[in-house]
Amino acid sequence: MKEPLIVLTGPTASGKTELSVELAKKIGGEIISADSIQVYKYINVGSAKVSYDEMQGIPHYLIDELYPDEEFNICIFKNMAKNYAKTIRSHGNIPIVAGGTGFYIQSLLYDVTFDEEGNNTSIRSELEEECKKHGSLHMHEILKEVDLESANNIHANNVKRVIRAIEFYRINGYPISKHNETESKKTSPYDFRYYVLNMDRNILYDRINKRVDLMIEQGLVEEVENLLKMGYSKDLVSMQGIGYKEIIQHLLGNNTLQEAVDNIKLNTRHFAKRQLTWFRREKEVTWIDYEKFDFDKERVLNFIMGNLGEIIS
RNA sequence: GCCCAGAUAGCUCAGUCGGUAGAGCAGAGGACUGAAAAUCCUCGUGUCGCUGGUUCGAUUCCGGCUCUGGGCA
Repeated sequence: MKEPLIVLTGPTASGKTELSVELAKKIGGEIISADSIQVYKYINVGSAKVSYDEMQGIPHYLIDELYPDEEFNICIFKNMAKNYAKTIRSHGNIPIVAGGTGFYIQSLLYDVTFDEEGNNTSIRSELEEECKKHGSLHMHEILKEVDLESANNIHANNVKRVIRAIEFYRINGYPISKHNETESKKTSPYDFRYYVLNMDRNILYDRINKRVDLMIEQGLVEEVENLLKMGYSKDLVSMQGIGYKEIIQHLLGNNTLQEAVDNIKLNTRHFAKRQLTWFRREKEVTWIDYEKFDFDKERVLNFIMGNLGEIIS
């Protein structure tokens, strides 16, 4: 008997947060955040994190779980999220995965495993050094020798992924393309429903632009200043989130506030577009177009309730 | 009113020594299996302001007009 699990996602600013809380209230759910930035404490305004009030008493996991200088990645996410799903089931409740990081959602949904010894960072930094010296084409050549399939698949300019593929080979002794092949064949251990919120692109972009303005009103600049004061460096992954890296540039005097704001809007729009590309590729997804529900949250909820069927009984 | 400089893709601009044009950005599509709010790939036809003239042929040269900057009165 597979365990039930609900995924509620969509591009940034599509209204996931509010809807996930409403759904949790209706079906007896608890929420697991699938968001690579909202795990961090103090990263609030710019990440559009749920506030305590907005949670309305619904337990949220993987929110405010780490300090901004702690490491977080898909492997950590998957293991923690998997455990939280079990915890929620032990409460007799239903796990609702809400958040916009499609890669993370996938890893949980299909229980993708990652190599155990992958924490070996010395290999990676060695490879990065080598790349600096000899260039990305050289690295791509190295990859060709150990994993031709990956080399054919990964563009030479995509340095991060080329290096990761070589690293995987050196650690595990077999190509990452083989690993990907077996992992991608896995079927989900969950009886899941995967909902993606969507709307007309222009409306979404408009919502994004307005939300960024709101973040500034809510004190994003002050939040970033405080993070820097607390000693969190601009190079941290948490400080490279959209909204943070641009404001940091402004605080360094590299651009005006207006330019920083425009950059945040632009980067957020690009991000939303990439998220949609990811979700389109996912199979077994139920798309929820707001237009079809006249942007009425109650109607969306009713649709989901009706669609859940036996998994909540 | 006069002088000068512009007017070309949604925006900023390049260019065509006369043979109907191309970059960046925006926008669109895609990839992604331990950085993923990251990283990377692909996609460029538009009355070349309007209108006459010269020419086989004008977005390009010449005239006029309109508009926009700047300057002089």
